[in-house]
Amino acid sequence: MTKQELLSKTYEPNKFEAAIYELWEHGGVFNTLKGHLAGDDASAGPATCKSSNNNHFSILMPPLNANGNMHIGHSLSISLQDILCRHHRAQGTPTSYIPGLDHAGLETWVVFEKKLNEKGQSRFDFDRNTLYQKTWDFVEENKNNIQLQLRASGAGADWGNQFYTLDDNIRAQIYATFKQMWQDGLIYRGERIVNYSTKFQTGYADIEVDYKEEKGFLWDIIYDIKGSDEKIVVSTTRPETMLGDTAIAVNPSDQRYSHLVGQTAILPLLNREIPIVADDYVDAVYGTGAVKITPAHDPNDFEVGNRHNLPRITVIGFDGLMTAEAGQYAGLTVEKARNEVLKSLDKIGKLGEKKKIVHTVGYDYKSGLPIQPLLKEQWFIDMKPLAKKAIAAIKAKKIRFYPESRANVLISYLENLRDWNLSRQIPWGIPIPAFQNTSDPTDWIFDDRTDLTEIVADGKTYRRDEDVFDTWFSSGQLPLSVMPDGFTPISVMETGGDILFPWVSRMIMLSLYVKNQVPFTDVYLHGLVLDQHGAKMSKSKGNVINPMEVIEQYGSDALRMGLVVSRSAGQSQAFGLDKVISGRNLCNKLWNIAKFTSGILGEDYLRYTGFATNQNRGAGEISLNEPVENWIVARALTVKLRIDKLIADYRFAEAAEMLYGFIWGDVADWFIEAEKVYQNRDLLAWVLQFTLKLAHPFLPFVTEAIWQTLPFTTTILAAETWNDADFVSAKSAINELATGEFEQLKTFVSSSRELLANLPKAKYKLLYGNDNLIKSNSDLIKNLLKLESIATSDVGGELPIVVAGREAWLDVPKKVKQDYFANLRTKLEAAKSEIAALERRLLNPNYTEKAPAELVAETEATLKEKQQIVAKLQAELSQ
RNA sequence: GGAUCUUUAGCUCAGUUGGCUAGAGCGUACGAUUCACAUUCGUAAGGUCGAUGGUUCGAGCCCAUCAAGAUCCACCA
Repeated sequence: MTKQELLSKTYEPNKFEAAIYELWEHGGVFNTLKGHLAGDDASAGPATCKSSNNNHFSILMPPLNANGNMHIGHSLSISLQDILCRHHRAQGTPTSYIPGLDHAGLETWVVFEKKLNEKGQSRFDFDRNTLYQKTWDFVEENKNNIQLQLRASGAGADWGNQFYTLDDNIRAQIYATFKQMWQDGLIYRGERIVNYSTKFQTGYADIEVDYKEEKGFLWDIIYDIKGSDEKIVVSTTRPETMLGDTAIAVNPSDQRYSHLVGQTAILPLLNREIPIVADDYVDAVYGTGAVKITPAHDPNDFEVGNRHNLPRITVIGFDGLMTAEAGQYAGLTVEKARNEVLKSLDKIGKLGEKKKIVHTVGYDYKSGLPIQPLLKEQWFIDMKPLAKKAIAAIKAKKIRFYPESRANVLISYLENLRDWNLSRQIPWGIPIPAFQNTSDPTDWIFDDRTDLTEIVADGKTYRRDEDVFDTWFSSGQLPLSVMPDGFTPISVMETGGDILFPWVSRMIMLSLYVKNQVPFTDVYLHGLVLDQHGAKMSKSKGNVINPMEVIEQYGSDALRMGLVVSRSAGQSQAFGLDKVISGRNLCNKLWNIAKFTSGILGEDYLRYTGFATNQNRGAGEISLNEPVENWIVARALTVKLRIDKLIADYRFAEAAEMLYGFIWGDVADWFIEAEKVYQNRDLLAWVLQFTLKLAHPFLPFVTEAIWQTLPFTTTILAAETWNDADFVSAKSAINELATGEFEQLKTFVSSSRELLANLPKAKYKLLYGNDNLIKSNSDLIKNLLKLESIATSDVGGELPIVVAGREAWLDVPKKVKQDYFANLRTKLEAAKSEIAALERRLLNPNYTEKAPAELVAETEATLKEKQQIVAKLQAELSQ
């Protein structure tokens, strides 16, 4: 089969996309080492565009869940990253796009545990090591799936350097960091109130708690004062926790209660004696001004308890049930205990008012159940020093943010950051390298031999902490462990705006801490991909779009185009299939441009050698003979420079739209149409290869597929770099005058079409006077207007076409002429009022004095032009 | 309680330091059509740029206030 025959009649992406990806991968196009080797094409290539830091460009792919599937948000993310990488690669910049998969701690664990449960097994049937192995195997089985999806998305990633967040080098880095922090005194173990998921039996980070505002009740509970008839009333939203009360607190300056401070209150139901203390934490004007203190179940009460040396009584267990401390309520769920406590209180007359209120309640973001604040020993990082460095770096603009406003949002987050709970009580993750002395619970040592559960040091036996690290602690260090030499800091961190806090902030802090270097210089955040009505996609709503299905139906390029257009940094935006279809149509257009061009070139066409200058034309050189030919080359060069600039500014949507307009509006509608007349083979070949190169980052598959079929190409498009010499010779070959002439021709043709648009059949003649432009382009005009004939005429014809400087008429029926004149009069009026406005502006001394001189000159020129048009219109009308 | 973002054509959105008549795609209307493409071609209609003030020679863009919507952060019982 010849190359040309490969260019099938219709554009059917799913017939070639997989093969194209294989071609790239086999060709080593995405291999990061390319460009480092002496004499390699990439390093020898010219760079038309500015290069990134150290003349290297790098992107770290935010790791996808190894056990998951891509969703449409991933597709957007991958598209943007891949556009950047392919663009920079084509500039000749050594480029590294490092792909990776995430073990995704809790996310994966939840899926695996569900599977276990389905088999009638539970996590309690196995020890943590066994569970870890089982989960590992489960993930290994599914890893391949997501990698296939990434390839289907066109991600031009360096698979030879791919990472998995459980890799040895990644673990080693994490342990090294943990050790350094341990030695610096930033790591501490403490009993604190943690956000606990009773469903998954693990603590969460603050950021993993999903707060929801909801309606609830505020109950008053009446406490007796010991040795007095007085009562004290407290309000609470969680009556069941009163079983764990160890004090009542009031504001020290609250006159109402000052005489009670130091006295003892009797806890109803349990008849426990608890002190009344004074603490600034209490807001005297809220509720009754007296607060029950439950140090084991509320972070604020915990603090109050510390200040007043109060005991901590745990009444809710890690299983979410009431503990033995809860007396008769032991074993009940929190909800049942609440009802029972309320009933009991009511029975003994200790329940006061019940008020409706709106308050925020923390929920488990995975299970949707309420988060229990529970007392637990965990590992914490003191975040203050880390945050401080990060804030300084951001303020010093060492990292640029797109959109810019996110920098300030991040700073205020960092300023209020609390200590980070690192411990997770799940089997799936990286074990914490800390061991506890079996005979002294306060004696903890660091040791990275986490494959052992027990070690002996200094003659003492230590047992490993069973917990694993929070996933963000490990993914927050990826820039430190996975980037190839020479590619740090990472050029662009492209990721979703929703993980600015959990991930981006941590990478910045940890990289600054460990290496005293920012992990990346630019952060580009994309928004959510919403459904076509602007609603969040979610499984429960059933409005989720599976990107693989879209790719199957419309092609990977179409999906990429559909996602990228109409989207600016950080903005969540609706996604509709109409945009994908429009992308598919563009691919189809490109396909047909290629088919037309190939048809004219023939199978034996060999590559041109460059542009001819003036008359000195050598064999295979491109000559620009016609106005349209000069115009399209000039246009191509301009568009390329503009797209380069737009990509450098991360204005992807505008770049994509510019490309769309170039392919469809300039190349197809004007150039190709014109070449049906001229058939300049060399130029057709040049324009096609240029367009394919330009479009490649946005439409990698279709451009490569076409490239592979061209008779004059033997290379891989994805590995092609822009050639400066070609650019220069193209530029020097352009005749500016001819370019301008084609602009005039375009206007002339458009105006004529407007006249002809609504005529039943275009069987008319175009007559023209002494006009060289029309004369020398008569064939083209006749073709573009689909006219029957075109001829010179000394006398004015029926219907004048009014375009500045042109003399031409259409031979049409009287009726058409009359309508046209009516139209002309409206235009005349419009032009006149524009002139009036321009004159007014020029008469305004404030304008002429204060506005820039060029602008004033431009206004004057416009005025003259308009005046000419009016004169002409008036002349035509008077005929 | 604090903060951020959004509001431009019927729909989804662009509009880069303020500068001529505010753009695109889709949709709509009218017309065309034997080969590159119906996944097509041509033409047109459609906008007081959320509201009100202000700064300026000039505001979709800058400032203030307001309205509507979205999101994030925060331990108020």
